[in-house]
Amino acid sequence: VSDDVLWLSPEEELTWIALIGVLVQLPSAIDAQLLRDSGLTFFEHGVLSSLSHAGTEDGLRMSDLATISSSHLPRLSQVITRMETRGWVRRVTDAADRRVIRVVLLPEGRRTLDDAAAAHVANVRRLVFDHLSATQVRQLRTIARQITSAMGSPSPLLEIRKEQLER
Amino acid sequence: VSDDVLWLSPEEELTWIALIGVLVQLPSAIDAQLLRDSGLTFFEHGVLSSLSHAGTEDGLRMSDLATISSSHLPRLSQVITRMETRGWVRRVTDAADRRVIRVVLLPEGRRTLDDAAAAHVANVRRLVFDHLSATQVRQLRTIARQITSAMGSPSPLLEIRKEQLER
DNA sequence: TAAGATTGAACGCTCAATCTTA
DNA sequence: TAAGATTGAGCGTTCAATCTTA
Repeated sequence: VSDDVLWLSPEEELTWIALIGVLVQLPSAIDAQLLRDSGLTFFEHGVLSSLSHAGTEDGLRMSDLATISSSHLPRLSQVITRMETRGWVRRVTDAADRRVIRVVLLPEGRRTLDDAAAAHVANVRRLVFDHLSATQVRQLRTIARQITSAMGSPSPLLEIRKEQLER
Repeated sequence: VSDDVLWLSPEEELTWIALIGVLVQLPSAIDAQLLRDSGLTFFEHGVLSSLSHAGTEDGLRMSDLATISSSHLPRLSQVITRMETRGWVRRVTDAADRRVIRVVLLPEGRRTLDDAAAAHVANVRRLVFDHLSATQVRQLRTIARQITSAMGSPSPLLEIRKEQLER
């Protein structure tokens, strides 16, 4: 067969095609707005956001931050270096275990995140939630969780964030 | 406020967090399998797949292929160059309008796509459809279409493909 | 003058190799 | 010997500038 997705049912294939559209276009659209309005990558935004939700003054370990960001240490290390030169975060060697580096959010980083917030949220709303009913929002959450929970270890901080919101 | 997504409702924010997980992790997982097993990018796979569904011997115009791939000409041009050196596709100058380049799928490209098919489909199934009910598959399709149809012009070939399947 | 496509430089990501501390 | 983190080379993407034909 020359059709690569013939072995999905027609129902499934149509869904897969529609999903690819979201996977490809939505991140670009989010990235573009953040970059244009705030000089911030979607990924960098996620890092700042994670740090801001950490709920501790000690920051987060590089390896934890990597897990939370669904990324790996080499990538994170380079990104943190960039963010450090911009004065958004600081690297601190952990006193207890000197192999560990903690990343701390600096006031300038928090300010960047805050300044980006309004336009970012407006964009997410415009791109996603404006087009979904309350029921669909619930459906999408369930579906997304079922997909990701099978893929990898759920990130620790995500769980914290969920608890914060579900309370 | 320091919380960038405070202006979504808790319902929406939880959904957004879950969706980010899919947006970040799913493309990586698809890419990784294709690259490992077939030396193919998700994007390259999409290009080959689009060409194979074109239903014509004349191939597709670069600009159409760019639209279909949710991409832009500079990126596509570089990717096509790579694929040309691998013997997967060929560039043909359009006789009617010599500004236009048509990209034609070569037998070797079709073979690559075919060889990649089984493992790719198995992976998509394992990552996505194994975890969803038939109802959820339908829900996801509707949701994905609502999101993308608001984002940009729907790609022409996608519409063709939908017609082929919905018939 | 505009449409279609390509080029080259700058930038970000990936991954294996390396460094440091436990 | 292993865990945490960084580095550097190779590769892909982005975007403005450029080239070619209409």
